[in-house]
Formats: sequence, structure tokens, C-alpha cells
Amino acid sequence: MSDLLAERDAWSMANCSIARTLEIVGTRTAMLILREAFLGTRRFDDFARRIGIGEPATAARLKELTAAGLLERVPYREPGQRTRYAYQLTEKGRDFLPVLTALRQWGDTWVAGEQGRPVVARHKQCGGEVRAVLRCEEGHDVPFGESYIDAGPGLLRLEADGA
Amino acid sequence: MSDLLAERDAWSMANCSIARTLEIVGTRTAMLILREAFLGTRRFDDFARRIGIGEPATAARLKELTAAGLLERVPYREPGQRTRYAYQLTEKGRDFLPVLTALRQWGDTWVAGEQGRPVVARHKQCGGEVRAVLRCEEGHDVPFGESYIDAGPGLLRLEADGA
DNA sequence: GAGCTGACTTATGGATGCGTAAGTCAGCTC
DNA sequence: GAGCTGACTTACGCATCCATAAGTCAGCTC
Repeated sequence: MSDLLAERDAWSMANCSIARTLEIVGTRTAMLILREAFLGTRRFDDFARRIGIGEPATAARLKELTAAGLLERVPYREPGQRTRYAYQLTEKGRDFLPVLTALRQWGDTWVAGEQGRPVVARHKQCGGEVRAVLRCEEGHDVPFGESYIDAGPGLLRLEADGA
Repeated sequence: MSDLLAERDAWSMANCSIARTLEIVGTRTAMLILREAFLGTRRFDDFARRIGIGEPATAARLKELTAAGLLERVPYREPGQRTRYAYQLTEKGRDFLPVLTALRQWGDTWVAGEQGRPVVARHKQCGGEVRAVLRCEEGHDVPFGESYIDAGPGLLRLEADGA
């Protein structure tokens, strides 16, 4: 457990996973599109109407999220209608659920309205509320302050100029 | 377990906790400021330099996050210097860690560079890697598809016009 | 083959995000 | 009391986000 944080200036965050992620889902509307996708929305108009955003923003975000591989366009056909395309989550997109759960949970705790939170996620099996928690490989819950930052293989160490 | 998703159009997301949260931390720079705060950065110049953003953006975001209660300004004094202010996480800010952990984890999995992820969080106690996981109150892990959405006290049900 | 419908695209404009560069300001050192 | 330093603020301009409104387009119905 070398103290990587103490030498914070000796390494770069140029390839930070958080920054990379935000380049894909860093807009408010992208997050809301994903929220809506997790709620089961699949069609263009439904995304726009349920989120309350304009069609150009809807089209732009759906295109970006599809290009990034979080959504995929799948053809569908309703009786008496022509073939259309729906947007559904890929595995890459489904894997984003912990992010949205953590965001919702934080909002429920700290910025909910007077009435309280609008929705709750529950486990189908037991009805228990679903929460995003931090846990280590060994199965321990990890409260704030009980974790440390370790170097990964992609850590960029900066040249020391005058040393 | 009434199927709330089936009647998705009958309820509103006007007070959605995710949307509310994004109004505070919905910019790329706000998230990166928080990342840096969790890495131990506390001073204005360090935030700007380590994140690689300009001073106006740094000042704006620090001000917003302080106003929103995620950071607090604390006076400090180095020997031979005058009193200055540092920014440190409040409880409200510390509670944001699961969001950043989930974002980092998704990026590590899906958009890491060739070298792999730059950093890993580990449990101080055992060295095990820390992950953001979805778990229900009863202690069960909740994989994708094993949860459902239930109404909370703040759910806004819309008037049915023609029904 | 004319109209309809869902899924977009285009045009336009305002608001916000963010960078660079330069200025301010307080108070400690010398 | 002049200079220095950290912490900002101001000025300016570009780029992106996003809304409203209108146009397009494919193909099914009638």
C-alpha cells in the first residue's frame, strides 16, 4: 500500500476512465436517455416525450449512444405498419445500471422533493430495495475512508523535470 | 409487484432524482472536480492543474458544488503564508463516491485504453478490489433483469385525459 | 395514388460550457 | 512599502447543448 495519493502530481489522469466515460454519457440528455431505456422505453417518440426533450436532441443522443455501443437499433413491425426501428440496451448499455442506480440513490437521499423519491427499485425475488453499494472482492462492505488508490497497468507516470 | 413500467406514460419524471442530481453535477468538469476531491485535492490551483481545466471553470464549479453542499470551504494556513481556503468534501459530497466508482468501473470495463485502467481502488483492510455492486436489503446480489420499479411516495401520477 | 404516421432532419437562435489571457487583491516577506 | 504568491475575477470568443418550428421521407392503408 504505497501512498499513491501523496504523489498525485507524479501521475496523469489523461486516460482516466471517468473522463472517458463522460465523453460518451457526459450530457444530461444522454443520462436521461439511458434512464428511460432502463425503464423500458424503446421508441424514438417515447424517448422524446417521456424525457421532455426536443427531437433533435433525442436523435443526436440516440445516434451517439448507438455509435458508442450502449444501444442497438432493432427492427420491429407492428401489424398494419411498416418496419421501424427500436433502440434497446446492449450488454455494454445494461452494464451502466450501477451508475444510474448510484445517481438516483444520491438524489433520493440529498435532493428529493418534499413528497420524497418518485420510484424505488426492488429485487424481484424478495421485494427488498435495491441499492448501489461499495464492496471489495473479499465480500466486505467498504465505507468511506476504508479504501485506497492503487496503480493500475494503464497509469501514466509523468517525467520528473528537475529531479 | 404491479407493473409500473407498463403504465409508464401514466406517471411523470418531473421530480426524477437522477435529473435533479444532474442539475448539480451534470457537467463534465463538476464530475472531475469531485473525482479530484476524492483523490485528496483541496486547493484551487491543484484542481485546475490536475484536471487540466481553466481557472474560470474551476472557480465556477467549486462555487456551485460548495453552494450545493458537496464541498465546504475550510480555512487553512501554511507557515509564512496568509490564511487561505481549501475545499473539502462534506458528508453529502462523500456520499457521492458510489457514483464515481460506478462510472470508473464502467469506463475500466468498456473504454479503457490499450494499457488498461490507470488506477484501482482497494480495501485497506484486505487489499481486495473495491467494486460498486447492486444489492438488495436482504443481502442478495441483484443482476440485471432481477429488479423492478415500484412507486415511491413522490411519484407524480398524471391525469388521464380521455379515460 | 393520396393521405397518414412515425421517425427522423434542417434551420435558427438562445444559453451554457469552457478556453486563453489579463487583471485584481490580500497579506506575508524582505 | 515593494514585490511576491495563491486565489480568484473579468473580458472575450468559440463550441456545444438544446429548444422550437418546419420540412422530409418511407411505406402502409384506403
